[in-house]
Amino acid sequence: MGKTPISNRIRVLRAEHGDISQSDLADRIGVTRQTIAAIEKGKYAPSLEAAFRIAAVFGVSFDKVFQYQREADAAFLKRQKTPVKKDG
Amino acid sequence: MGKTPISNRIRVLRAEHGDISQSDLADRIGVTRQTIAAIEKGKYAPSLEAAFRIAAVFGVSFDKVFQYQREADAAFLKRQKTPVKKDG
DNA sequence: CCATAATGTATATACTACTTTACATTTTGT
DNA sequence: ACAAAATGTAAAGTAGTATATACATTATGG
Repeated sequence: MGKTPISNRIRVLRAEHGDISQSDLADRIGVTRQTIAAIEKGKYAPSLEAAFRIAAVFGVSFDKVFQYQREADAAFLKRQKTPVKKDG
Repeated sequence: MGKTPISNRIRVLRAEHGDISQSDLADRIGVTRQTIAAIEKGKYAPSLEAAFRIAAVFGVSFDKVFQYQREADAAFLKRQKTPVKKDG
């Protein structure tokens, strides 16, 4: 899909949780160090699975790690102005 | 990564929100009908971006749509028993 | 009943996440 | 200052997510 409108707080979470290194985090979630580096730098967004694993490692909810920038998602806003109402 | 330990409630959300079709949902989030079908059937997990867009279409929080089955993620559990403590 | 919409599924193709290897630069501790 | 750890980054290849086209089966409504 398009350029990612998703931000993350991985770097600060690493700092808060005993200064765990990119390498350590990578090992814990089962990816390489380069993958963590790329995600942190916003080169690309992680897979859903990797994303959930990261949140699990820190023991925090998903949204404490990843934030969807709806306003930054121009391609989406063009199609979708308001949510679909429950039974609307 | 491995076989997806992620479940979703897309089908029920489509039903609850005015019986929106796979096709409609696909158009709204900017993917094809086949992609929605594949995700619903668990053939593969969506990208983070597609996942966030789906939640946005229904106007619900992320976790109302996608659930991470930690216990079903054997490859992860093998590495990671407990979360990293905040400053531990 | 019949037409149309909705869904299931498959193949080939494209794009994106991730790996491996490798090396350079920066940070940290002593 | 120096060594070791941590981080940046790049190129080439693998794997997983999404597309386009196509056709079959299952609802749904008139």
